[in-house]
Amino acid sequence: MIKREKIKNLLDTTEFNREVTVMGWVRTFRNNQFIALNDGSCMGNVQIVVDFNNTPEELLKRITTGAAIAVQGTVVESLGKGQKIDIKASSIEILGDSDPEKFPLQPKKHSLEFLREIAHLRFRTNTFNAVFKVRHALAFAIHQFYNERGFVYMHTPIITASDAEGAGEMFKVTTLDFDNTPRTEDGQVDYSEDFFARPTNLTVSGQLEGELAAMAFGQIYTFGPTFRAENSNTTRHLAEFWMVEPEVAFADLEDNMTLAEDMLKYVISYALENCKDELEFLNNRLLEEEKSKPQNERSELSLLEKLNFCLGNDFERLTYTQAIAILKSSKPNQKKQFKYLIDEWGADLQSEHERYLVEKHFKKPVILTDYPADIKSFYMRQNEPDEQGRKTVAAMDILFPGIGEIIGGSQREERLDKLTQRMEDLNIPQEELWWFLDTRRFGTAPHSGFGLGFERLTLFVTGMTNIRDVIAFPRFPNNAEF
RNA sequence: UCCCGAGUAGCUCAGCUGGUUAGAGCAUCUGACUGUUAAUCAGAGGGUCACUGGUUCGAGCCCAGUCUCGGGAGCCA
Repeated sequence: MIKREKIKNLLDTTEFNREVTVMGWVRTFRNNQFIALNDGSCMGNVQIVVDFNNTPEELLKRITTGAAIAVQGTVVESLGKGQKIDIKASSIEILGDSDPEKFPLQPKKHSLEFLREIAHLRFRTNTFNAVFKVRHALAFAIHQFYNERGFVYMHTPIITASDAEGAGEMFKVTTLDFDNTPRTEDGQVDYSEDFFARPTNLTVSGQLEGELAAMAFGQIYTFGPTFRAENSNTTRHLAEFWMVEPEVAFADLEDNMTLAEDMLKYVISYALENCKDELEFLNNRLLEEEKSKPQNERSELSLLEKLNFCLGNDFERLTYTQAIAILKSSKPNQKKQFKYLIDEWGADLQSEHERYLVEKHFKKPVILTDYPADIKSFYMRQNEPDEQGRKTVAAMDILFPGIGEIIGGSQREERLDKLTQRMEDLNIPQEELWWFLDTRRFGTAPHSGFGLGFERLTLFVTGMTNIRDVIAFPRFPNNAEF
C-alpha cells in the first residue's frame, strides 16, 4: 500500500505545499466540499477540501459518514477558522462504503448508553478514542513502573483448580457434555472424566500463585484478566476485568502502602504527560456534562484538577478503628442520615461510609488499614489483639473518590501455624492448597501484596462514571455480546 | 439479587384527565446554495408506542406478568 501520512503528524506540520496521502474514516462531509477525516492516530480530524465541480457526482455521493477513504492531495494553509491546515484533494478513493441509512453514528452527541449497544463502533468517537488511549497509557505505565523497580512480570494461570480462594463465585471450566454428564455411583458429577480430571474454574485472582513466585524472585507482579461470576449490576463491577497484583517478599504493610501509592501516582502522572489532548478532551466533556446538573451535584474539582490534586497530596492513612471513631461522631451518623448507622466496632463499612470518609471528611484518597479479622480473608496477617482483645489483620484498602475501593491488599500471614489455624476455622481445605502452604514450610518470610482493579483506575483517570465504558467489550450478567 | 426510574421514528425526546389521522429537533433522501465548522434554506420519506395478556365502547396512557436499559444497594478489584 502507498505510504500514508498520519493525521496526528499532519495537524501540526509547518511544511506546506507538499503532496501527501492520508487514509481514514469520514466523520462529516460538509457543504459538498469539506471532509473531516479521522484515522485514529489522534482525536483531531484533518480537513480535506474537495473541488466538487471537478469531482464525479458518483464519487461525491459515496463520501458519507463512516466511509473509509484514501486521499491524495497538497498540504495547504487553511482559509477557514477552525483549523490550521487543509489538504486540497487531487484524488479520492473510496476504500469502504458506509451506507448512511444504516450507519448508526451521526455527527452529533450520542448517549453513552446508546454507544454501549454499538461497542464495536464506539471506538470511532472522540470520547472512546480518548478513553482507550488513556487506558493504553495506563497499562504501559504500569509495566514501566514495575520494570524500573526490578519486578518480574508473571503470567499466572487463567484456569485454576482451587476454589478455596474465597474471592467470590467462579466460572466453571469444563469439557463435559451437559446433555450426557458422566456420574459416579452415588450420582455426583464424575469430574475424573473431565478434561483436567478435576473441577476447574476461571481465576478470581493470581495472588496465591503470585506469592509462590515472590518467594523466589523477591518482587513480582501479575497483570491479567480476572473472572468473577457474581451477579453484580453496578457501575464498578465486571464479570471479566483486568487486575494488577504485585507481591513483594520482605515487605510489611507499610511498604505495601507505599508501593501502592507510588504506583498510582506514577501511572497517573504518566497519563497526564502522555495523554494531554485526551485528558483535556475528557476534562471538557465532563465540564459540559456538569453544566446540566444542579449546583450541589457538581464536583468541586475538574478532572485535571482532581488528578493533579491526587499527585500533590499524600494519601490519608488510618486504621479501621480510627475510621470507625470518625464515622461514629460524624454528622450523618449523629443525624441518622446513614442508612446503616455506625454503632459497634466490627461491622463492615458500607459504601456510604467510605464515600463520607473520602469525599467529605478527608477529600482525598484514603488508605484504610487493620480491619477486623472476621471480615477479611484467611491469608491476611494476624495482628496482635489490641488492649480490648479485638482481633485485626494487616489489611489495607485504598479508597478513591467516586470509585470506592480501587486497591485491596494485605501483608500475608507467613506463620504456618497461624495460617493453618485460620484455614481450619474458616473450613478452607488445606490439602488442596498444599503448594501454597509449602511456601510457609520452606523458607517462609514476611511478604505483602495487593490487587489493583485496572478498570477502576481507568475510570478515575478518564473521569468516566460507568466501568462498562472503559473496557472495550464489557462482560456482565446477561451480556457477552461482541 | 434487592430498591427506585425508564422503554414512543436511526438518535435525543414531547405526547394533557383514556377519545379523531401519534409529534418535534437532529439524522436520512430530493432540490437549492457553495470556504463550511453539529453548514444553511425548502420539501419528502420514516412508527409492531419493548413484549404478552387483561380492563374498557375505546389503551402510547390504566392493571398484571416478562424482557431490556439506567441510577442506587449488596458482593468486591
